Amino acid sequence: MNLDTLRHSCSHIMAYAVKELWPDAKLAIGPSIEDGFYYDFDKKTPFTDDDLFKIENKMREIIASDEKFIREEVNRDAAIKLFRKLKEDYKVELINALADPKVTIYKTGNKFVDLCRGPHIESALEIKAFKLLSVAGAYWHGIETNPMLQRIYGTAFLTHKELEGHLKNLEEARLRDHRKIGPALGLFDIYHEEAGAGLVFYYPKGAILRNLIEEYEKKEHLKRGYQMVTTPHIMQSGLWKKSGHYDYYKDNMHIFKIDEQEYVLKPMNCPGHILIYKSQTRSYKDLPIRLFELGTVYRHEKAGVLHGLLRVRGFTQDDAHIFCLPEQLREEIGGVIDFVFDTMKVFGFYDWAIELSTRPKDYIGSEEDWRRATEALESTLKEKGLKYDINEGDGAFYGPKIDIKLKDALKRSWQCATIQCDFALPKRFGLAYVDNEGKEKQPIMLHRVLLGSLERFIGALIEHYNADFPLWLAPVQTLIIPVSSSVIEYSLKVMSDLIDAGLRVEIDSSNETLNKRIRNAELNKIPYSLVIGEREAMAGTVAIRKKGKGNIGTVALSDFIKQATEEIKNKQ
RNA sequence: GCUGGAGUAGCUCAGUUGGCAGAGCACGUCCUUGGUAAGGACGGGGUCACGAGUUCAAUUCUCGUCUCCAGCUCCA
Repeated sequence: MNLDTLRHSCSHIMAYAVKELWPDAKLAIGPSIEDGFYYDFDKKTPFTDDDLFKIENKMREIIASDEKFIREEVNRDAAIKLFRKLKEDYKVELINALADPKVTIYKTGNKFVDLCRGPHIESALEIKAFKLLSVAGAYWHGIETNPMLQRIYGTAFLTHKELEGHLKNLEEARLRDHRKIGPALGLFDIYHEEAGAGLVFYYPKGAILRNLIEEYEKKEHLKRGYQMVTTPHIMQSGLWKKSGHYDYYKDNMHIFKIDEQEYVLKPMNCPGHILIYKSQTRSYKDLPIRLFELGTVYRHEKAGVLHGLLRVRGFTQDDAHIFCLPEQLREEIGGVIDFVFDTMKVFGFYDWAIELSTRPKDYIGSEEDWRRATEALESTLKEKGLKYDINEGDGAFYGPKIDIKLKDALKRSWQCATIQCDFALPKRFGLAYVDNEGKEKQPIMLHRVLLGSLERFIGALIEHYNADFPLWLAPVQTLIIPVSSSVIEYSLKVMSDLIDAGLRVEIDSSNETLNKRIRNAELNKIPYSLVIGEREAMAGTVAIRKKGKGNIGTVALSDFIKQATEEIKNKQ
């Protein structure tokens, strides 16, 4: 049996149950989705959690009564008449939008009828394992100005075992939620009420993690021919008017005045890099020029969209702009794609999905430029033999883009890298280089980020690893646990040797039992604990305890240092 | 921004049908000097998110604001 069909049928049974319980509720749509299904209803009073139980019970009754799904083809006018009689206004609207003279309807038993293309299962009895999960608001047709409906989400599987597995996965995802474990492990927090929503504070351990990521990126960018720059956090609004951002995103920008002159807190790094490009006459021999900045930007995101580290109001992008000749374009795009993949692997991500987003409804620049830009991105993807989906109309206002979404350990996707091809801003800002005949030409500009926002990437990293970071990224790599105060001296010597070897190390000589301190080390997700007692002090050794693995043996201190530094070097 | 739910100690949560605010963990002091996942005793800690209103009395009821959660819309 097809899982989508089962879920779709399950959504019909849910709608059937809702109509039985609340005959006045109007039906909107109810498709199957990636992990289940939903159905949208227009109902005056809100559904409560209690109502979900009632609906589930009613669904079980319907399923037990072995109701059959019956497909019928009817004339449009007859269908309109039918749904008008049932007072299903939304269904009437849907049929009116259909072009075919015939429409299909599905009856479930002799009480419930729905406009539906199908297919469906034969009998409700085939539904063995389902669960309703949540209620939320959703706009009719997904359009913000339309009335808001109530959406009930649910899921269904072929077997109870699979359903249990799915619910367990949801629970696992909840347990490793970065919003929970981040503050708990002393990585970061967001002081919503005092400092403001969507603004991140990195604690010492989180700052170490962030700095490690930044250091890796700086080194790697310099290696690959990028030049680092730094640009101001505030710039006059004229720049943003010229770039077009002012027109498109004014409501999401922080605009204020200094001495009667309007300024903008930067929401993007591009204009800054453009000014640096324009600072001197560029020759074709200078290109490509790759300007890189860990650029902190602020955007006035709507209150309802903020979410942990994933959507914040102040964040830092690993942002670069590449100014190149037309004939260099594909190679530059290819270079960025390679750079993205190499970086992802270093941080433990080996699975991703690629999307090519094309021209949106609102855009700047000529259609010809858009065609060339899209072609450049697409042909590079093809050249590299990469699979991708087209995301029609989802490009930036100034150019098409390639998005690379990471898949984490729980198969969830995270938007991080993006590569955007832009002919429009170079034109608007009058960017130029002098070609080999001494003539001024316009360079092409690539906007790109690898990790995207450091905040979001760190959120993804925390959930991907469940904060069990590889040794090179662990904020505290080694914890020394002296068995008793008599071995403090040797323990401090071990600590200073480890620090000298470049390891991040802490000592726990608190007045707690050995067991308690080991437990704390485990809960704090410290990769290695070194238990040191009289035996070790006498022999100049350390007893190594690996997180999650327990005691893995006693070795000479120098051997542990060698082994750990090797592990760090290899970024294992 | 929209729909619905929620906000009690640093954290996880009880509780008050309107009448002195509770536990566990964490924190502090003391005892305990422990060999691989929670030793013991005592103690400090609260504008019950914030601001108004009703009331003899509001953490509790009403209204407003802020913030969070599940989604929707948006994401340069």
